[in-house]
This record gives sequence, structure tokens and C-alpha cells, in this order.
Amino acid sequence: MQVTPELLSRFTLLKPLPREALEQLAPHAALVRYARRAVVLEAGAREDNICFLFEGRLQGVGFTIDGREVGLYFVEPGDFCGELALFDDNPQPEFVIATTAASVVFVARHPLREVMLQNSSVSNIVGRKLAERVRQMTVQRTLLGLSNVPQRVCGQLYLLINEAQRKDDSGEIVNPPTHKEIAIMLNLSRETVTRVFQALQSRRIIRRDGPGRLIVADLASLRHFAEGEEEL
Amino acid sequence: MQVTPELLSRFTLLKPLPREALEQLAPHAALVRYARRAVVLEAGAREDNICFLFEGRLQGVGFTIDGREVGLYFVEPGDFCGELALFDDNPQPEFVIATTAASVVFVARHPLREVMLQNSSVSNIVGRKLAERVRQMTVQRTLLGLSNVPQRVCGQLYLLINEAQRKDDSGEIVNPPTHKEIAIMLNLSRETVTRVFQALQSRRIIRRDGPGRLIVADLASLRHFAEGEEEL
DNA sequence: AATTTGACGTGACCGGAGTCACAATAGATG
DNA sequence: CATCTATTGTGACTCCGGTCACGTCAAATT
Repeated sequence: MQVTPELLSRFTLLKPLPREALEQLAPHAALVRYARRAVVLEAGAREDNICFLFEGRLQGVGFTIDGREVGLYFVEPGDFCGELALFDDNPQPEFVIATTAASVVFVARHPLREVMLQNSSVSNIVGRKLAERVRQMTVQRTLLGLSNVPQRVCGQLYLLINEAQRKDDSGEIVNPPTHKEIAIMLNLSRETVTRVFQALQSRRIIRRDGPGRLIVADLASLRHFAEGEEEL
Repeated sequence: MQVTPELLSRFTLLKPLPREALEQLAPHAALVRYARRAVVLEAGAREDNICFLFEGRLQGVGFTIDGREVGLYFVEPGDFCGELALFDDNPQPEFVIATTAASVVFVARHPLREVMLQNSSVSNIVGRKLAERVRQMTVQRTLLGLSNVPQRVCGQLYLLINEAQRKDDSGEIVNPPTHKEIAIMLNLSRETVTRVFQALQSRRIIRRDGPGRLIVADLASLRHFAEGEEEL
């Protein structure tokens, strides 16, 4: 489906672009809809498009050689992914799949690369994004390095709160990942995550508030466990 | 110690720069020597310099909250690190320490950022580097996701060969990491790594050739184990 | 409404990796 | 050369998290 410059300007990355640049990009853009679980970007493929998420939610996942999944990050509406193709010709390192039905706008990488080189605001944003991603991966890597498993889970929960709202001594996670998804992110079994959740719930540290909402009632305790100062 | 433009031009990243740019950078550069184990870049610190390695070897390491180390990557002479400071003001995510005595050249980030924005070859290289690093981390992340531990070790060994020489059905790793270092990279205990090495040696898959040289005699078998097609 | 699917919960069992303790080298350092 | 330190090698024991095998429940699908 064809894409208008107006639609492109809805994305944070492209918003600051002058009208001409948007018109230059529009012919190289296409809107695609995906069903839940569909593969948006394929690992190992030389992608020729950058992917802007319009609505829905995407997740970057890797697959180990033996077939297990490894969750990496989420993409929210307005954001983009697959930006590595702007920098070199190597393949996309991980899969990006739709965790809900989603609409994405693909923009061809070469024209976008040109725009990026001309427009320092774009290269700044992409650069910052990449840098942020490295930091993100470093943190996630650190989490994986924790030998104490409940600690890993608490650490991940704590990270998830940072991204969402956070109040004084409590917080909430909207649309929390399922136990299985958390297990994948932390390289654990689903059952182990469930058990840690049970332990946290029985201590009134976390609490479900209907589907799609997880309340962290005792943020301080959660941090204690995450930092390993207290054993679960 | 003061740095000449000639010295700067010894680094791959800066080599393509015109003479004026190098002269512009030189006053903002300094040569520093570090002893083995010294901390070159500190995690959490807002670094104001990019670090170019002249001689020696550096390693990026993270520390978990409970004090365990997490090995990330190596920096070889001619290469650079700490480049995230070129993109934003956030702190350096991981430590960089000298695994051997090392000489590094620090270049202030703001002047270098200016040079980068003016000179597309520099921003290309830095961009590619960052992209490559994301890929690298993704692979490492995938390794960590392997549930079978000997498989992890084989996978890491296989990666290390890629970076070094590789022949038909054998390869070698020069200056191989110690068992402890590998254990840190893979989030394992040192003993486990030793045991896997023993198993590989008894099967004539790997072999030490004096200090600082590890021969992989049977690359195909190593790959089989790394890919989980065979249990160790 | 009936059925299927997927998320969550829980117990029992077991294997494998961590831990500890110690020995044997091998390199550095004086 | 003597000493110290780091690396490697090994056995024994323990425990924790994976696996399996269920059951429950809510939501999606027919």
C-alpha cells in the first residue's frame, strides 16, 4: 500500500525532516499489515528496508541453533527497527516478530541512508538509538550473568518498570510479558519464572491487576532482591 | 604525553582523514600507558574521550551487582573503544581494562564528534563498528542462551577461531583467553570450562601448542558440538 | 455453546553445573 | 635460584533449576 509524506511524519525519527525529504522517501515506502506471530524481519536476511511500527507491538527475538528462542527487546508504536541496514550490508542479526497484530511502514534503506547522511538530526537519532541499544544489551547481558536465578527475574522486572510508570515506592507494568516471554528473555524455564512470581506475590511485592496490568507494590523490596542483598 | 598527527594517522579510523583534521585533533589527544589489569575506561563514568589502542590488548568487561565479572569483547591494537560517547552523553556501559600492559591514545570526544560529522568516512566506520558490535553482542547473547553448557564452550571457541586464522579443517587461536576468562564470558565456573577442555583434548579436537597458542585440529567436530548435533 | 488454544500453577524427580578442597605446573618477580 | 602467584587439573558432594506430567482457568475460535 502506498504511503503519504504525512504518514511518514508521524514517526519520531522522520518528524523533523523537511517536506521535500519526506516526499523523496514516500515513493520508497510501503505499509504492510501483519497478523500476530507473523515474522516482520528475518534473521540472516539482507533486509533492504527499515521498519517503522505504526500500530501494534513487535519483539526482537533470536533463535539458538538448537531452536530455543531468546527474547531481546520490544518495539512500540512510533519507533523503528532494522536500522542496522543503514550502516552496512550485513544481515539482520535477529528476528522481529509481531506479538500483536501490527501495521508497519517499510522504508527502503538506500534512500533513507541518503537522507540520514544529509540530515544530521536523523543521524543523531539513529546514532543515539544504536548507542542506546548497545547499552540496553549490556544491561541485559549483565542480567544474564547473575548466577542467582530469582535475582535475574527481579532484575528483569525492575527494568520493565523503568520503562513504564514509576512512583515513589511502587510502580506498574502495563502489558507485562507473559511468564514464557520472561523466561525466554532470561534463559530460564517458564516454570521457574512462575515460581518466582508466586514467591513475590505471596510476599505482597507484586500483584496482578486484571489482565495486562502488573502492580509492583513494594518497589524497594524488589530492588533488594534484584541487587542480591536479600535471598528469595 | 603529547600526540603528533602522524601517530593519530596510524589508527584505521583516522587514517583517511585529511592532514588538517588530524592537526585539529592532535592537541586534544594524549598518550597514556597502562599496566596489566589497569582500568582504562570506567563503567558508569561519563567519559570525555574515545580510546584508541596503540599496543597491548584491552578487554571490555561488565560487573554484575553481586561482583561477578562478565567478559564482553576484546580490543586489539589499531582499534578503538568507548565510541558510544560520540553519540550521547550517557555513561560508558562497561569497564575496559588492560589484559596486558598497554598504550592507548585518548582523543577528546567533542572535537572528534565534529570531525565525524564533517567526514562521512569516519561516521561510516564508526557506524559500521557500532552495528558490528550489536551483531557481536547478539551472537554472544545467543551463545549464552544455549542450555547445553559444553555446547556453549564449543560455540565460543568456534567464534574465537573466526576472528583468527582458519584453514580447511583446522584452525588456531593465538593468545587464547584463559579458562577463567572464557568462564566469565560464558557465565560458567572455571572448573566447568577446564573439564570441557579436557574432554575436547582427549578427543584430539583441540591441542595446546606451547603457551599462547591453541590448535583446533578437528574444526568439523568442534562445529558439530557447537551446533548441538552431537552431545559432548 | 462447544471446543480449542494458550497462559498460569504445582508437585516430583533427576542430572548436571557450582562449590570446595587440594595438587600440580608454569610464569613472573625478586 | 628461590619464591610467589596465576593457571590448570580433578575428585566429591550438594543443590538448584530443568523436565515431565499434570490440573485449572480465561480467552479465542469454531
